[in-house]
Amino acid sequence: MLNHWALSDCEKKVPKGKPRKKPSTTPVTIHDVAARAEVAISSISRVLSGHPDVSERMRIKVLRAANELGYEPDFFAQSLRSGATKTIGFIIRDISNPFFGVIAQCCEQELRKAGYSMMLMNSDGDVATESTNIAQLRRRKIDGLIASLVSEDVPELKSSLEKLNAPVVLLDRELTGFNSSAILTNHHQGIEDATADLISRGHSRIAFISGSTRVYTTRDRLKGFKSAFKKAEIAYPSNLVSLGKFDAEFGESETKRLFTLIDRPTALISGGIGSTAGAMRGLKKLGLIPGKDLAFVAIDEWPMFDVFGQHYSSVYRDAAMIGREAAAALLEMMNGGSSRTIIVDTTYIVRESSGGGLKAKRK
Amino acid sequence: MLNHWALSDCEKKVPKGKPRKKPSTTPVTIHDVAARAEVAISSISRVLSGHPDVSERMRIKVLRAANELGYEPDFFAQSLRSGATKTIGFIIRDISNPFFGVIAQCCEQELRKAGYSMMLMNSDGDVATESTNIAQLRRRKIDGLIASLVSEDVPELKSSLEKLNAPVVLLDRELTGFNSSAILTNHHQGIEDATADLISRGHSRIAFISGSTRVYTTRDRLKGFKSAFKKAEIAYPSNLVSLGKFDAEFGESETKRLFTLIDRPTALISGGIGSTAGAMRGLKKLGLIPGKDLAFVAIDEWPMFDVFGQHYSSVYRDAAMIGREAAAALLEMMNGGSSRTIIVDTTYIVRESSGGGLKAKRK
DNA sequence: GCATAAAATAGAAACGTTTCCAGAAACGAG
DNA sequence: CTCGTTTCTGGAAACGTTTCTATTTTATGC
Repeated sequence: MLNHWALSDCEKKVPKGKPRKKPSTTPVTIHDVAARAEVAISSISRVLSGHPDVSERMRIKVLRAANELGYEPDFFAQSLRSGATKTIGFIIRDISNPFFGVIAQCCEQELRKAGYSMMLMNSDGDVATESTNIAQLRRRKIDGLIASLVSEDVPELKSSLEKLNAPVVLLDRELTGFNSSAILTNHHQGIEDATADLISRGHSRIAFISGSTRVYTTRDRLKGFKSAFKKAEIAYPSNLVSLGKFDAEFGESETKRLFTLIDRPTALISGGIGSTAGAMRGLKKLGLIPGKDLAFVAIDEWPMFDVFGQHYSSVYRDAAMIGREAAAALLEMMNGGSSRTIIVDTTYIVRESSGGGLKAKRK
Repeated sequence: MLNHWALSDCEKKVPKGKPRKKPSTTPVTIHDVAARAEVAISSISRVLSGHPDVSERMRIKVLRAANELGYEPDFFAQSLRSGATKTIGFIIRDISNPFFGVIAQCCEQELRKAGYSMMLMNSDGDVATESTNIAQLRRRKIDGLIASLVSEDVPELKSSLEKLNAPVVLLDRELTGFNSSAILTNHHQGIEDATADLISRGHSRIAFISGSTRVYTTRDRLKGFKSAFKKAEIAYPSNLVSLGKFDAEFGESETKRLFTLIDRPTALISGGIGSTAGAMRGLKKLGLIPGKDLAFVAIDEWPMFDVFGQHYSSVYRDAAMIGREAAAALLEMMNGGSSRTIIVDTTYIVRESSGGGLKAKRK
């Protein structure tokens, strides 16, 4: 609601009566406007902030003076006094991950439309950094926070989020006992479909690599994985499940480990773009080709997937939608609305890489 | 230099003498600390900001009081008074582009270490949005700006950047007559090498697709492209050069257009990840395979290139280094140093896709 | 011990807003 | 015409710092 008064022609004239200190940059304050319009500064503030108790005559006088002077209210003075900062914090584990990039982009677009700016902080998957970031955002009195947290069970996490005194939207995280909105993904459905498909093709030794079970993401994926085995009444291959970190290093080393077991898996589902990148590297080094030497399903698609991932099966989810929904949920809360939980669907998309693995099984 | 006093045990005791309004959040101000330490508020400020004229006795008294109360200076009051905001603006055309994502990530890391926070703004390749973003950052009195601008010749651009009154680092842009640091890429070297290689393999009808010539990036790339032809004393195929936008749509439509010409090109160099994505799509739809039906060189590598782009030749540059250098240059300027121009190298990396195109030439 | 300089401290004035409060117009109703 | 009620406006007090200036204390040289 700031700066919404009509700008006609900004003459940018320095007021004559009161010479200000520095005529260089933007020395025009509310006092200058008040002097020019010959009214009190409180009236300037009222007009510009859209206060109802303002006469039409006053409105015109003030608006004209403000425009003539090219007045812009000082952001920090406003925030100091009013408490609102029109800033929202965005904490993410890794902005270089294109999946998060898309989320951030869409979020920023929506928030900008609503007059908010976005403060971006990477936590690099590190709990300590994340905690510093939260503290930093608290000092900056953000109006709201959107976060993809590193872990859900950090001791002081909830209290530090509460101290923010601002609405919070969590991305793919469940924090019980803390009032926040959440954009969750229905991972289990897509994973279950994928796993079931692999089972129906004859696989039983299916490897599964994803991040830490300390976040909803992994737990929900695992749920889908297990569920498919249960429904098929096949023993669940717990020794082929490797859950630890979302990064490529983990994905690569675990892929190498699992696929050099004596009784190696015939299929692989790997979770998160980082994980998948690692898995692909591992497979490449082992000389194993997805769709031929093993069946393979990637969780999440990466940029240019249509060109470079065209024969890879995937469990797909819409990053742009997640970003938009997060922004919408936060805006609603900041406008006094209540928190909500939104669940975004995933879809198992079958492509060539779902084949293979079986004929080479007993070589 | 803020908040660097040692925190031992924050007892978080509300001062007894002066009951503050809200005992809920963080009502502890510099006055409370002054009252507890029984000194003037100016002394608190001096101690905490590391002013030299402070006795050891005072230092200890103040630090103890501050820690006992868990005092944190109000960010907005500080900024209002001092003018410094410890905030740097980051304007980028498209954060969902992983190349920019990496730059942003590395920047943020470096800036965070130095105590700065990053305000991220997307301009979506739109000049008007970019201009709004700059205005927004001016209101927020950023201490510095890192920007990848949409275009270099926007009328009011220079003046709006000057009005920021803060050091600016430009990414791959040349703005003559405006004092700023710049992280440029030596595109022409890599492109020239790539073009020369293609020429030496017998190509002469080499297509070239990249963004607008209104930015340094494209001009420097074109320079390398032309230079290779000149050195080889071959006519430069101006009708096969298509420069317009960096996005995938442009890349795709131009690829389709160029490769359906009667005398179609035998090779393609496409610039920027967006462009390349489009080009790849176009080629795929035309049923042309890089490395076979045409020789192909991509400018910039994308995530997981080692796995999914393994047979694509590229003109490579180090995004992480660009990010780090940008941060370093900005920090230097903010500390009173002068502006500088850094040139990051590119390397032509030959892979399989540089082959092909010729045998199918006269079918 | 005394003048002089230097160091340390307190007090108050900014910084540029918003918002509270009280008073002044404007407006009907009696 | 007066009285109460609204509507509007001006003045001043916050908001929580930093920084300037003046004053007090301490150190230094003779």
